[in-house]
Amino acid sequence: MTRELDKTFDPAAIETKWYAHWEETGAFRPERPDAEPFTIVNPPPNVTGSLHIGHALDNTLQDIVIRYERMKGKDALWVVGTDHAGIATQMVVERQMEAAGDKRSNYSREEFIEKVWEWKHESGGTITRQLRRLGCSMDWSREQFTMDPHFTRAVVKVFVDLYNKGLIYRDKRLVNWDPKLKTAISDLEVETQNLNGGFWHFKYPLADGVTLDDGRDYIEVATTRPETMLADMAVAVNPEDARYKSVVGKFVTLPITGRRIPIVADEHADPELGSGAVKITPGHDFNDFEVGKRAGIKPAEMLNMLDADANVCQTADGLVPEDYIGLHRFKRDGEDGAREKVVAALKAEGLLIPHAAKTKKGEEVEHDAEPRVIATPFGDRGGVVIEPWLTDQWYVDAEKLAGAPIEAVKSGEIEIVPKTWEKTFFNWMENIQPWCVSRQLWWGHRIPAWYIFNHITLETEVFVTDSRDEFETLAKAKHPAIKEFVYFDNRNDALSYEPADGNPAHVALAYRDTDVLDTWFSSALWPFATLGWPDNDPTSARPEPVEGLLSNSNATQEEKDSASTSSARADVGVGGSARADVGSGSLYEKHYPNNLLVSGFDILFFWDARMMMMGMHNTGQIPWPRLYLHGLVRAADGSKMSKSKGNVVDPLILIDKYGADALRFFMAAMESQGRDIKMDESRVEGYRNFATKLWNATRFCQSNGIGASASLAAPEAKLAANQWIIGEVAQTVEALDKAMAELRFDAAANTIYQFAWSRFCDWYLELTKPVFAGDESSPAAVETRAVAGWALDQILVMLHPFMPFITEELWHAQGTRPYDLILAQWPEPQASVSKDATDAIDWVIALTTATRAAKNELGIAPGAKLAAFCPAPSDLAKRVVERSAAAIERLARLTPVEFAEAPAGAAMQVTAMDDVFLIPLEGVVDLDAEKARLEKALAASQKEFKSLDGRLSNPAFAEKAKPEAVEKARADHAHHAGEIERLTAALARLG
RNA sequence: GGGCGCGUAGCUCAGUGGUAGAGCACACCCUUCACACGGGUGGGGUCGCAAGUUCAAUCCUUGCCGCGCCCA
Repeated sequence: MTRELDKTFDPAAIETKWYAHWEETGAFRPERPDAEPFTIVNPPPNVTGSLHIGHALDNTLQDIVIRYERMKGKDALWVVGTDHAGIATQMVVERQMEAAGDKRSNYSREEFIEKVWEWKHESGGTITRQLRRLGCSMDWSREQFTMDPHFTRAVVKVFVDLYNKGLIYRDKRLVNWDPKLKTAISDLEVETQNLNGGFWHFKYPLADGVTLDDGRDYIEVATTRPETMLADMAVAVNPEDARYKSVVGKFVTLPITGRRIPIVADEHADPELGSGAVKITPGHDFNDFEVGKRAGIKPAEMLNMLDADANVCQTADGLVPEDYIGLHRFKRDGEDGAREKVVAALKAEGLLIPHAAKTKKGEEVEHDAEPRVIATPFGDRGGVVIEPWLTDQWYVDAEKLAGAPIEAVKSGEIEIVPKTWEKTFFNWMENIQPWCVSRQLWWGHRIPAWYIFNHITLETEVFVTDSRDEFETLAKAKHPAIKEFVYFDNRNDALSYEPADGNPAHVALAYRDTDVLDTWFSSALWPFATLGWPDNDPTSARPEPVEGLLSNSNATQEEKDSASTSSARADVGVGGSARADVGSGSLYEKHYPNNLLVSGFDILFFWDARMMMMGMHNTGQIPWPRLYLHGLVRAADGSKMSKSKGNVVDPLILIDKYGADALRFFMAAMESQGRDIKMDESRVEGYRNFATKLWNATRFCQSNGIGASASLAAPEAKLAANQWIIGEVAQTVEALDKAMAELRFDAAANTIYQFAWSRFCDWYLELTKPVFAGDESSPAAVETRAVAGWALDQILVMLHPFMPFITEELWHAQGTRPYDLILAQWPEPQASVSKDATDAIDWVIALTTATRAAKNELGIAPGAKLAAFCPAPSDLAKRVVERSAAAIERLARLTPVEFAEAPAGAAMQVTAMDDVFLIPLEGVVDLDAEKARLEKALAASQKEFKSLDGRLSNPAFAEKAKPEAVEKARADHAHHAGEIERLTAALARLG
């Protein structure tokens, strides 16, 4: 029996109910040990994150795919979890401390990390709750975190392996230093902005009485960063530059510091730019670093003049005047910095070459600096100007790892959808830079490197290995004299260690590397580390239980486990919690490679490419054969959504307002490949209306005794309308399958939308009304109820991946079901439908539409029932009128329809396909209006006819065009000729 | 500067070498027994501009104009 539905559809009421039900019953991961696997890993959102519109898009698309594949019977696994977001999380916790008048440095590293974990347990689950509201059918039973113990094991193993293969190394070079967060960041985390700045020109006096060929006793250099001159180590000129050839190898006495620095020849100096001479600060500029190395300066010798906060510090040669020490690099909070002071000092010494400019009035004026737009690097998290800074960091040799992914994409082993992104991918991968993976943070995967510090030679030796015990073993093996280790927190502590009785030779001073790894380093392992790699032993592959529930469900972890696994599970785990999938020990084998990755194009390099590199290197296999990249969701005006602009659309508010189903459908319908999505709330509203339409269609069905269908196959059908709708279902499934295979989410959404509304509701249900108006136990009524119930079920199934909540609700409202819709079987089109039936319905639709249009244009009440005469009916017309008179009466409101000449007098003419109907309108109709209507139609037909005639009479067309194009043109030509004849005759009749 | 993409109805967007579509908006009609978050009908586009290829171009090629993104 059907369950009566409320008159109004309230999304909120059903969403929480069904989500909880699915999760409690383990419907997101039904046990299908023998089924073909289908796997997606969710791009792990930051644990600090909350759901924004981009997540809504990304996860909706994935959920559509996973629900679709699940309904196709696969062992569908959608891996979910969060990443530990090193910088972001540490910032959140530090900010909280700040607000409480506390700070990180009040705590030890261990204490601080403990506090971060506390925060994570209390507040880290926001986004996972929100993903549930969107209806995402992820496997929460094995939710992952990039700092889970098993994940850490994977990270350490990868680091150690790469190190041992020489693919990770420690190097002293310039890094992108964020002086606010006081950590190195990778080149990808740097965002360049164009700022208005200055270009200052200085005179650097030549030393030892040397002069240029033109007699000048100074060399002119220009810079956008005057403060760095405190650490200048050379002046470079182009070797081919005739102006400076004589002074190469001579020296300059640097102003302020008095440092004596050489003039070197280097291609980097462009004779065309400025004076052709450039100041070289190898410790603070990426280009200068290379010039410096070429000039024979070793990185260790390069002068550094800034501390971690980007305040001036003393250089190794001690030449920076005391009053500069401690100044910020440049003006900050209204206070002048080193830049301003340097410029003032040089100006005072007459060493500043002013910039001459003209005002609008043409007056000559002088400025200290030439105005210039400067491409300035900013840290994407900290938001301050990045400082190139000379430090020791860990690097991944990305170039070596990039080879295999490049090949995989070239060969098609990995398909990037849409294909246009391949070029961008290759461009980046082929020019990839070493990846700086160390971060000066406390929160994250600590680098598995131990150092032994020799307090006599002041040298350190590094051991990279997976544990402290292993380190000691390795160290002792290498240095048999070592009997004992004394551990320190960091290098400085080891350096200043002075035991009263001296340090005996058998004691090694040791410390572990204080840095942690870039969060993306661990994210790069997501496709396989989440599946238990590298622990081959299935019991040790088990994720540790997540302490503190991240879920908003009241079910405990144990309950959820038992819901999602019944028999095939491990008995006991580390920590006593049995988990889904672990028992088989084959999760990794079965689900890696994954089948698909869905991500925004904005993380193609950050994440997707790195997963390819890490996946292929560590597992020898691609992470997934297909990568789908979608665009950004933009504000309604096309601008990027950002908190600072205040134009952020909150998906949860949209869900409150229109329901999750409507939001999801919007995302799918708007997702054409390769274009960003502009937010359009009226469209979300439109899809809410679609949901309501479906709700009401179901209510109609119920009121006519139409309930759940018992058969997967289409019921037997004799009636044309029933055969027709069965055929339409088959076509819809086919189109939907094609769209899904191509990941055309928009096409898929539109296909089911059009079918449900424009076919099923607008025509099929209308066609059933005359049947139900008659004897409800007639064979026709019985058949129609069966077919209608079946067709509605097919709609619910096909729509479910897009609108899971309302479809599940209606599925159950339609009757008692053996299973939930989420686990129902996807339709398989196999109906053969007679052309007679489809022709008949097409004909009824044509007649109805034409009659309605004619009445509307002539101002005849739409409800008026009129008689119609068809003097020369086609066989089709005869058959349909005979069998479907009731439908014609109901829809076209024509009755009776007679196969006879119309009585003389005023009449309007309508055609259905090639059949002409005359509808007498004695006294009802405005003859002029009917004439105008016919003339308009005639003109349209004539225009088409003429165009086709012209084409057909061109011999080249018949000769060269494709036969089907010619055939179609001939058919259209004939049709329009007929129309012209009919319309002309009708006009003649009207006089 | 290099690369990628976009420009189609008032708006947001599909689309195809054979003469152009959807949703919303708009106009008119309809309190028809599922639904006004509805039903019906309709108006509206030299498919950015120009040239070329072709029997045929909104679609392919080139140039130009405008816009966006990425990289330097």
